[in-house]
Amino acid sequence: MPFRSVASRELAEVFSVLAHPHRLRIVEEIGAGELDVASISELLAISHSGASQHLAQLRAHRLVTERRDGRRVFYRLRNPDLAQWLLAGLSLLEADADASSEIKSSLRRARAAWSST
Amino acid sequence: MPFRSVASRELAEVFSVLAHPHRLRIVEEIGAGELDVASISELLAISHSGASQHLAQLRAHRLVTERRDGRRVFYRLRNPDLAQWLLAGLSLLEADADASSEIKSSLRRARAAWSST
DNA sequence: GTCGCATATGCAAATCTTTGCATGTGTGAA
DNA sequence: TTCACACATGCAAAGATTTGCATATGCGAC
Repeated sequence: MPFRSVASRELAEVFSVLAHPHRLRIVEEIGAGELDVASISELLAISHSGASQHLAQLRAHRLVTERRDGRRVFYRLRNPDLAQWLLAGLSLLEADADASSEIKSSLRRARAAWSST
Repeated sequence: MPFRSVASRELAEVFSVLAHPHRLRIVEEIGAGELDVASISELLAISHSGASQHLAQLRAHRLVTERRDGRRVFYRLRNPDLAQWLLAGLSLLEADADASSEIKSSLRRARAAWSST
């Protein structure tokens, strides 16, 4: 298999994992520090089962690592640079968005909030 | 809708578009300069129709722009920084891959090839 | 008419969400 | 300590939605 195909296939796989609002949000939130499953499901307003399944996907692709403490499991980024890279992606989006858009202001505020690492 | 949800939803949508090996490859290839549909389908070894459908998605999400010349249509990145950002993503992947992996060497070679803009 | 490209249709496959249950851990009472 | 129960999480299955791909058709440029 040509190396270009391998590279795009590998990168696309990671994009697939991140191509979900909840998983993306999880990555951003734990970028600032580890969180347990209950905190995550509460933050995103989703069921713990849902949070657990999204975390399972992030785990399967080695994007996060877990630390058990009693009956709670804390998750954090395996590579903290991932959060930085996502913020750069937000900047790109922000640059392309319509100037007067509601979305653009949300992007700006989210980037500011998640930058405070 | 909270700004954090809006931001993650918007970013996830872009990730969805990029979460396909062919579309990702298209973005990398036209990052170095505009290409027409025939060249793209030949480069990726896919049908014209397939290339056109993937390009339609990239167009719908404003990642690329088109320029018509006679009966050919040339595509290029709306924001050249996108290619740079993807290369940074490749670097992240490369850092996390197993040192002796065949994949890691493909990532390195692809990054080198696509960096020569 | 031919060529280059776009788009509609239909089908197979992957994905998301919800639900229910299993496992393992802490806690308090007897 | 042992027992019973609540809690945190993981896992699997079912149904609904989405996505990718191939085929066919349309449409403007030559």
